[in-house]
Amino acid sequence: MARLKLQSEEAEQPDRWEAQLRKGALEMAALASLWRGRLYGLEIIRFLEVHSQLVLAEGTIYPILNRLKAEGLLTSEWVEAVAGHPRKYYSLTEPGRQRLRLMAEAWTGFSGGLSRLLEPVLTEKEISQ
Amino acid sequence: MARLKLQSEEAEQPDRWEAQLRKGALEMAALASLWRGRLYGLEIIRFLEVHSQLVLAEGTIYPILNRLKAEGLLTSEWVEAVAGHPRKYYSLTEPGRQRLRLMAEAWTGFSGGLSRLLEPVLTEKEISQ
DNA sequence: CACTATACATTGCTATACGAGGTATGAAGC
DNA sequence: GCTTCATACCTCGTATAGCAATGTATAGTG
Repeated sequence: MARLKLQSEEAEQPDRWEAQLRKGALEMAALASLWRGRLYGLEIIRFLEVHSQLVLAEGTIYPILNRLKAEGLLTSEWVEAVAGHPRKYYSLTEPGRQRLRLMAEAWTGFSGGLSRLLEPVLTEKEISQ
Repeated sequence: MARLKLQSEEAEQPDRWEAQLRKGALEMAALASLWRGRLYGLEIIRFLEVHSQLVLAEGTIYPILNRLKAEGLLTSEWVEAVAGHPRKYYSLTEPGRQRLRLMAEAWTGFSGGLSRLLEPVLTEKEISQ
């Protein structure tokens, strides 16, 4: 089974809004994780955990991968593992690469806008403008 | 009335994923818009449109403001306008300021992680590590 | 033959953005 | 004094999406 974490001890609202920040960015992150080459499901989760700040559950990544695959942005292939359960490796298609480039640009703009907005908060000064 | 925009002419999927990027960040943006002083509903929309890249509908901002108010992060007061409809001005409370600082820090971390992830895409090189 | 680890998959719940439509106030035109 | 228009606030319904929980399959270990 795995996955238990804090079920309902107390932590419940504390990081509610923080979770919202990640919403929507995960598709892009999933695509980005495949930029340098193919990875399988759980490997993508670990990759994102190491290379960014994203910790996603299995119930999150698989629907995303299926969605992206349905859109033709990536392909998958079963590969026999040396040991254990066979793995389903995902790779970016050319449309996938192209889309990711667009997303990355949009992200830059979006991120820049928000950062500008938050600058005075982080520096405790007046709005930049 | 107002508000008509493209109802269903054709544009419908084109920027579907782009919209997702904004999800969850809007609460933070709303709080941030009030950092330097009080603003009323529609004014917040205009403020965000100018100072960031966010264009939100009225049906989006009012529920957010009510939510934040219910959490005690901001207060509101009706103010008679010199002309026209009275305005409901929103102001950050101290807890609101504190929360916004936390959010801004979380945003910095989150944003940094994603940017690192997207760097190779934007520069068309290998993953930075 | 349990037991455990790894990996993929699905269902159900909840939160959220937002389009569409509505109400209230007051100013300007006729 | 109506009608019209502009400004401002509010709310319902829907679609989407993350994710906890749960299940199944494969194969190595004692």
